[in-house]
Amino acid sequence: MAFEKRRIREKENRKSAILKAARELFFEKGFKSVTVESIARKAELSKGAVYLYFKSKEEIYSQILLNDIDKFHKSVADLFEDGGKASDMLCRLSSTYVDFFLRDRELFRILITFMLHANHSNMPEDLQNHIIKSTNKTIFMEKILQYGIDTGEFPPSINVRQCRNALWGLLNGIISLYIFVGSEAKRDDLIRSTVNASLDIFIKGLKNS
Amino acid sequence: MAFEKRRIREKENRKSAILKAARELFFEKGFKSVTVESIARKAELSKGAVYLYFKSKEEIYSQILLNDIDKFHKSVADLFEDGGKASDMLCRLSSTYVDFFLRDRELFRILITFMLHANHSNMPEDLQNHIIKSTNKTIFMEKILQYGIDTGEFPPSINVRQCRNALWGLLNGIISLYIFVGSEAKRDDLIRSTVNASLDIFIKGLKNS
DNA sequence: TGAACAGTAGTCATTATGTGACCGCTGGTC
DNA sequence: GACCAGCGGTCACATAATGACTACTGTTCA
Repeated sequence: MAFEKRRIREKENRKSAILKAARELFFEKGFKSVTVESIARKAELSKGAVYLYFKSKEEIYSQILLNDIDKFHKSVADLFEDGGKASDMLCRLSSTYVDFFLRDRELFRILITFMLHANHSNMPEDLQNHIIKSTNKTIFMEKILQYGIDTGEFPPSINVRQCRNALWGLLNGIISLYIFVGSEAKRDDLIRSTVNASLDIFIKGLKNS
Repeated sequence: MAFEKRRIREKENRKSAILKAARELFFEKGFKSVTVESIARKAELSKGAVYLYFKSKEEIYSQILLNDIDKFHKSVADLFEDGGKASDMLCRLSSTYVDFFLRDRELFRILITFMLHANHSNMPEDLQNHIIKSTNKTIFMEKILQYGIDTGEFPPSINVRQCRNALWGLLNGIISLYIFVGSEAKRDDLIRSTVNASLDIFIKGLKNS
């Protein structure tokens, strides 16, 4: 039937209306202090209707996160496609990473928590799997480093795996130092400039090792 | 409640989806050969749903017509606002009129039928009233003629009422001569050029009477 | 320490909206 | 004038949406 199509379309629209509303609320207030009722209201629906589209508050949340993680991966992949010098790529990757988490603080908290704790019992299955896959994608960093070696920008003596971990550590460490404290605008700039400066130093070091 | 708003909005959207579908079908095939089922399909709904929004096929039809008539009146009113010479206004009014009916042939048929027959028994009440009001609106034509007299373009000796009827007759007569015969593109041009030529002649006559 | 309470995730009976098989009428055919 | 095809309109049923309600959790305070 012709309206089968329309129905599917409308269902998807409802679903994304809920996700959109939830997204704004979650990233403003965090998971816990957002009520399902408030999501429903923002999406101009009743609470009951929300449960027609998602089976729990957590599911809504994880769908948003999955989506965001994918977006991040896509922009990182693009970055690699764009080419250029390896050191520039590292800078751009870092900026992308920082900006990504400045927009989605909650996600950063989740990912860091995920890395720090083995206990993910109350996190939906598919989100766990997705995050695991996602952390594997630090492989991009390795690729860039290898590319730097291949193009003669970095000496071949560097330990790629080690450098990768150092860089992720540096990024995550700086972000987590500042991300949940102080006033928003100033803090964001602080994070960005600290990351940039550290990265410069690190890259200089790399080139001379 | 917040979703009350959304519901109303969606109801209106459904209604206009039905009207849009119906409009295309009616003006392509005419009232009789369009089935409610086909309207429903085009609007991606079931027939039953159509009857949730309209109480009959006729109601759908007349809502479309009412809407179109209003649009026409609005564009005529605008035309008067725009100002200029009375003879130019007459030309523009005529063009608007012709183009309007070339787009909505069915409507022309209805209005002419309405004027020719007193029996409107199977026409919805509000459509009848609207059409009656609408025919009163030939007053625009009178206004333009009077304006022509006031600005000295037409001699004050002309009989405004008579001229108005002559002009409406001229327009309707020419349109009805051609509108339901021959191939579309050629015929439309034929109508337009015939109307323009006749109008030129009529206006020349007016100025010299 | 545990009784009373506040707040919220999730449920479910009720209502609103949408579907399509069906009915009856009409106009055409033979 | 018997038969039939086709369509407007209806209605029993199906799907979607609502919000009062339940059960649970964490907090307060005697």
